[in-house]
This record gives sequence, structure tokens and C-alpha cells, in this order.
Amino acid sequence: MAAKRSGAGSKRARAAPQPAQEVPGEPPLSRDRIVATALELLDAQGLDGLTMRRLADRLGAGAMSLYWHVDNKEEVFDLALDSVLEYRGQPQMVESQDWRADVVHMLEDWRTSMLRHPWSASLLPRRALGPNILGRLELLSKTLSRAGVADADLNVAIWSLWNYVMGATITRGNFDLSDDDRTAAQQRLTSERYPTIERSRLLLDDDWDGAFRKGLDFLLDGLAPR
Amino acid sequence: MAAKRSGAGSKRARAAPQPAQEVPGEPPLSRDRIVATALELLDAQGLDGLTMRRLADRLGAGAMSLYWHVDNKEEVFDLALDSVLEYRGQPQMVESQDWRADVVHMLEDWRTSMLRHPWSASLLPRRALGPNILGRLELLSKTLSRAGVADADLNVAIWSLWNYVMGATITRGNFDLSDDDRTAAQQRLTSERYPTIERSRLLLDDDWDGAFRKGLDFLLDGLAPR
DNA sequence: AGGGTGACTCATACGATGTACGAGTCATCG
DNA sequence: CGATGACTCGTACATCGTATGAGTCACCCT
Repeated sequence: MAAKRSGAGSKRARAAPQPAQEVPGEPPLSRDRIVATALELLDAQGLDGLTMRRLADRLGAGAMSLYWHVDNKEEVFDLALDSVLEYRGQPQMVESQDWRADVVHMLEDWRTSMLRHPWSASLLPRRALGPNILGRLELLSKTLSRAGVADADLNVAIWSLWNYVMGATITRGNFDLSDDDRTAAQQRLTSERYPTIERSRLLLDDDWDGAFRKGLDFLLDGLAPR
Repeated sequence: MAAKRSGAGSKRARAAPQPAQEVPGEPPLSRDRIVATALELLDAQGLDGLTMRRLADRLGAGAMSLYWHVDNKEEVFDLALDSVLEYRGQPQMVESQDWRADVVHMLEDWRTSMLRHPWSASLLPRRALGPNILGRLELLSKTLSRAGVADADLNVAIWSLWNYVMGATITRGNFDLSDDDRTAAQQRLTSERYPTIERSRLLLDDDWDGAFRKGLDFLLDGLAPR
């Protein structure tokens, strides 16, 4: 078994990065470049659009070359997902007075980040917790704790918010991919027996953002009554 | 293009169902039998364990025979998923006095139904809304409406509950598949900088059921203050 | 100078998978 | 008795993830 790369870091630093042996238009393969290109592919073609061969093609490399930098396709997914979830904006948040606005802002950003890359929503539940996800959870913990949520309720509060955001994002991310499904479902509504849903036009309501925000407000009301 | 089966119903009724041409141990192929066997396979081997060939093997049939009863593999997933989500218990609910208990009961049942088949959690977000899902949503609508939730807030309330249940179920369903991930994540916690999460032992808390219930209570408090 | 080492690339090949195609079987009906 | 339709299934194909192992090249040590 060759030594190979694995797990964490160790990018090796060579003396002369690229001695212009090939066209400088094709920088050398690297984990970062692989992830970036995987993002492009996923955005353009969706989950099924990402294949190792296509990915390698876009990188101007042979398919098997990827496997030096990455253990397997699953790892590509993990890395792509976590790279979507970076969050900048921690500094202000720590000193802010309005914790509620902070929480809402972070969670809305979380949601929009994922919706910018709709594949991420269906991917997240199956994947491990990367550092960026943990960073957001840590931030959330800190803010809620500062806001006076009792320690005994803290985990419940965090998971509730997590659940809400995940559910909303996953649902949304997969619904607008298929307007067909919605109209098909709506068809079933009228032809069969779902009068209340039909009356409220549940499946046709398009104000996802507003609904997300309002529901989040309700949940926060329950978690920390004002 | 042959006529083939598609979309809704039309099971055809033959005069003599199975004239004992083969061993009676192998009843004829049917959509129902396919779905039932797919459930077995999914429960036993997980999402990746379901392949058309394996499914056909278990049914004592050739792989291509399935395609008479089913359009493609996606449809198998759709049918399997919806079959997990049947709900019995509507009669009592309609006349009950305690709407809150009714909602909690239905949502807890929803969650446990899916957790009995962990693959369903990762599947649901990508799939269409089958009749059983719609039935539950209808029931929820009716109950909340009866409980006095304003019409203007109804959709938000339903989506909030949906989001919460989906997020909780998906998260849970995928977490206990991989205790490794949790310990790995916990490792990252101690070695790096997530003090609040570490202190609250967020990732090690095992009381999923309790957390679900408590968070649901908080959400309901927000939706319909008592 | 020369040989070794380790980082990296890649062609080939293998075993799987979903499913298109078309030929087969058989009960039923005109 | 021939035709029709319902149903089954063997074969074949394109595509996938990736194991294997040979190739290239920069660098270091002696």
C-alpha cells in the first residue's frame, strides 16, 4: 500500500510550484481546485451531474488522478458541502445587543447559502458535520446562552432551530426543482379529498422566504418568550 | 411504443388469478408485491442495497419483469416511501377535545414511522408528495384550524411543523447510522475551538425523543400561545 | 554524477448498475 | 384458429466508481 494522502492537511510545499512545464492555463491538480470544480459541476448539473470522469475532464486531468488528492467520491461530496457553509459575520455578532436579530440573520444566511446550491440541501442530511457547520452551531450556542436561555434548555433550543432550518431548506430546495410535482399534487388535491389544504392553497403559496421568517419568529417566541 | 402501465391504477382483473401453473409459493408479480419486497430490501440493506436485480431476485423474477409493473427505479422509491407513511387514527382525532395532544401524537407517529425505516428520512426530501403525506397534512390543517389558528397563519404553522418534523427526523435518522461521525466530530470539538458546544455536550446528548418532544412543545407555544 | 525516493499522473480493466430492445409464453376472445 | 393483449425475461449497452500498476519527474543523498 502506497503511503497516499488521507485525513487532515499536509499539502507539501515544493520549491518551484509550477515550472511552466505545461500551459500555465492548467494549474496543477489540488484538493482545492477539485472542490471548486466540483461545486461548478454540481451547480450546473445537479447531484447526478457530478461524476469522477466529468470532474476530471473539467480539470484537464485523467479520472484516476483525482484519487491521489481525494479518497473517494464521498469525500468530494463532503468537501463540497462544507465549502458551501462558510459564514463570515461572527465578529459583530458577539458584541451585538439584539441577539434575536443575530440569530435570525445567521439562520437566514444559512438557508440562503444552501439554496444558492440546491443540491446541498439533499446532501446535508447524509453527510458528516464539517467544521463550518460546527462553527455555526457554536455561534448559535453562544448567542442563545448569552440571550438567557437556560442551560437545561440549550440543547433543545439548538436542535429545534437546526431542525427548523434543515427542514425548511431541504423542502424548499427540492420543491422548486419540480414545479411539475406541485401541480401534480395540487391536481390530486382537487380530484380527491383534501379540502382544507386546497382551501388554504398550501402547495401553491410562493412566499417561501416570508413563511420561513414568520415560522422562525414563532419558534423563537416559544423558545424565549419576550 | 407499447401501451404499458403508467400513472394511476388499472390493476386489470383476470378471471382466474393464479391457475397454479407454478409453485403456489411464488405468487404472481404485482406492484404491491414489488413495493413490499422493496421495503424489506431497504430495511435490510439501506438505500444503496436496493437494486433492480436484487429486488427481482427476491421476487423470483427476472430483472426486466419489474418494468412491466413499474416505470423505473424512481417510482419504486416513491411507492416505498409513501407506503411507510400511512396513518391510522384519524377518526378519534376529529372529535377530540385536546387538539394539542392530537397534533403531538400525529407528529410523533410520523417521526417514529420514518425512523423505523431510516432510509425514508434521506429519501423524503427528494421525492414527490404521495397521498399518505397529503393525508397527514390535511389532517394537520384541519386540526389547527379547529384549534383557532388564524387562516392567515395557517400555512406558516403547517410548514413550520413540517419543517420541524422533517429536520428532526432526517437528522436523527442519519445520525445513529454513524456513531463514528459523532465521535469524530466530538474529537474535532475538543481539539479545536467550539467551547460552548463542548460544554453542553450537544453531540453526545442521547435523548432524541425527549428533545423532539420538548422542541415541539416550544414551537406549539409559539404558534398558539396557551 | 548517479541512484533512489516519493509525489503525482494516468491508461486499462473490472464488476456493478439502470434500462432499451425485442423475442418469447400463454389465456382470452372473435 | 388466428389475433390480441398481458406479462416475462435474456441479451446488450452505456455509464459509473475505483483497483491495479506502470509511467514521469523533481529532488536528495552519497
